[in-house]
Amino acid sequence: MSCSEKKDTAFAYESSVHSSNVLHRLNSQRQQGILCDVTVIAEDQRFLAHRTVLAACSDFLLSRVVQPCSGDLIITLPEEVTVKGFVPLLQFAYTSKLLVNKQNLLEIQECAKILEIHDIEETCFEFLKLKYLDDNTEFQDCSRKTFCKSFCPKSTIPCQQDLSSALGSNEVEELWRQEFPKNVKCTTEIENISPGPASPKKPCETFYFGKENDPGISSLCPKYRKFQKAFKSDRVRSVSTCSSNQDAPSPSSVQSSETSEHITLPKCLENADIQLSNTLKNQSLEMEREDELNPSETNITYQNYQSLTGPEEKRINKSGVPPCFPLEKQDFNLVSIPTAHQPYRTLNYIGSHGSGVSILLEKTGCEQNNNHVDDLPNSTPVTGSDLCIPEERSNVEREVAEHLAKGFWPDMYNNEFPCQPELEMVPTKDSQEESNMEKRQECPWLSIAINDNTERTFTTLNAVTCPFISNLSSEVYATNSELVPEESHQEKPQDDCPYACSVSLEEDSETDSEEDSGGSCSAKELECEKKLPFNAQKIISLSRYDFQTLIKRQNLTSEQLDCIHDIRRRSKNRIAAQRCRKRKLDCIQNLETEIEKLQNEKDHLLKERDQILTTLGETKQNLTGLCQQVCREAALSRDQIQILAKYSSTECPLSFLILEKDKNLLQGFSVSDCHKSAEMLPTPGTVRHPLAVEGNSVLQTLVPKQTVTENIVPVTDSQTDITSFQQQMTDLRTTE
DNA sequence: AAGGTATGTCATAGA
DNA sequence: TTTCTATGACATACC
Repeated sequence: MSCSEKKDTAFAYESSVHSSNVLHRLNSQRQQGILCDVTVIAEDQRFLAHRTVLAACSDFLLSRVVQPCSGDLIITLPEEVTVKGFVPLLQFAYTSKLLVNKQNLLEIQECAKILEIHDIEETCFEFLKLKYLDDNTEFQDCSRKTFCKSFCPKSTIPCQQDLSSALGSNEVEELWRQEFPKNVKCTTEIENISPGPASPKKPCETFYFGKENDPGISSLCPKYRKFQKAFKSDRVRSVSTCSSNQDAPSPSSVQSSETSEHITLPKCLENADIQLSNTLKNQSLEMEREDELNPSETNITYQNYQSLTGPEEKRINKSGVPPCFPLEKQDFNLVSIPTAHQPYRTLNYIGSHGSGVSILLEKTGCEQNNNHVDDLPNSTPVTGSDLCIPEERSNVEREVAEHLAKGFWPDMYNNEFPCQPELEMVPTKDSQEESNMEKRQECPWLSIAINDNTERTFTTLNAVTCPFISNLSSEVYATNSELVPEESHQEKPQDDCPYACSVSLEEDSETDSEEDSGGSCSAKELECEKKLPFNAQKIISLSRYDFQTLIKRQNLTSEQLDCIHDIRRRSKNRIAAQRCRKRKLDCIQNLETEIEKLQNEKDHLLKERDQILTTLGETKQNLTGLCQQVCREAALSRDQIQILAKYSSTECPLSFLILEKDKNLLQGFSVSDCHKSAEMLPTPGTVRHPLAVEGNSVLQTLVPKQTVTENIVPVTDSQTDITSFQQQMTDLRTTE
């Protein structure tokens, strides 16, 4: 929002609330007719509005408002644009919230099309239509309305005033009742909002304080614990004032105002999968801890968990990537909704680009996972500016993605046999789904990217195949993608199961590694693995609980058990070692940056020192000239000068005046002499600089205070000396 | 052949 | 107590 910079200190303040507040005020002004400069006529009703707002959201209206017009601008909308459809869109233009219900959905869609409001995803409408048509029960419970928000994803409750504007007050109340029939939390929040003008929720603002203005530096944060302390004091601090009081992990870049990322999940998601919530909580706590050590370590801000347990509202991200979709438990299960009727079947993790981490419902179809983002309007690929340190960021994002994956698909991610009835949320219904489920038994993205079967990367998640991270960042995974052989792409099933397993997984990670190690032990393990009723990858990818369950279910010999545990241990340790090494590299990179920074600082200080010495020399030269002038004008005799010099510093130019031979020196006193003098200053016992007598601040900055006070004889601190000096001068004059 | 690099594995500490 | 993770140390393969 604002950014002030002064030399090395940079402050960036980001307020996600600001834009929504501005819009809210604009909306209030519109309702009061303040500053309205256009009248829009829909059917027979007139609506005052602001040209700029309309133009900003609607291409159709933009084309109208830019036309030259004398006097008040009046836009008559086409007949097809009904009040019922236009009012929510007008609200949307001002509030970014789109109030959709079963009755107005089609009209809104039609009006949006006519008005060329592209910020509303067509797919959102399609999805909602299907929801309304296909799932009446669900609709009764949760899907009566959809609030589309985009500006402040943390604000989860639509303001009632907005609703009132779009609908009658009674209707609003009814809708609120329908929306949150029994949810106490929601009721409370509504009460907080309902009185008076819509009060935005507690601002969720993020402040970034950075000592460095260098995004690279600020984003470079070692995870390497040994060095964390060293960096702690010099790291970018990030303070989030979210209502949850959770410290937001800091941005990767102080310069970027779009570094804060939010994951917003609806309650229905939480209900559908508690594990997700717990996973997120754990991850968040972990990241908090990590952030305490490394304030700039991560740049993903977890939204307060209130949002996780928030109202069952349904929000669609205006930016084209729905941050939170009306997922119900049934929705969550990928087999519960027939393919043909389910436009969104899989969740996807989208790399952040300003709007942040988003959970995307991917279209059903045969699209490649790594392509689907491109299908979405406004889904801008991550650019380099967003990722100062891609590896670091990707690491965090990858971990988040991994956790999300675990949370979203516990059955396939952690479970050995997701098709088994006791673990199936909803029984599968058709054979195609069964085959898909079979493929989900493994996590193809949880593999090690292999380059030509020889090179390995640190990547434990395959960016190409993991639906969560496939779109994290083109840059982040560019390398990995390059490393992944083309065959891997081809091997990935191109069907509508984006996370269908890849046969290459175990071959890639396990077999290959075994081949690499090539030891007898590996051969034994391969032998052992052959005896096992499941493959090594399953052993690795299962959660602890599921793993235990699995081995309990099977009657395994002790040898088999040892083998299984060995495989699991080694595999996990292998991945841990990769992470560890990556952290080391990051740390080294950080240290190098730090060294460079300190070097620059040193150069700067040296230049400053030279400058000060130059000034000191000039000052001393001036003083010499003044001394000469005083002596000349006062016509002091040599004796008088001698007496004067006696009471002044040895380095005072007067000292030089007492000797003839010093006169030449005096005349030729140069700056370099001053430099020499200054360099001698710290020498104990020899420092008697004339400038120090007057407490020269410059000198005091050069010479430690103690040194100055101890070694420089003050001339005027003794009244006796002054009296003596005056007496001697008087005597001398009398004598003459 | 020697040295550097990448990676896997083991041992261990700590959570 | 068990499991997991991080990390130092070592071994091995490859360039």
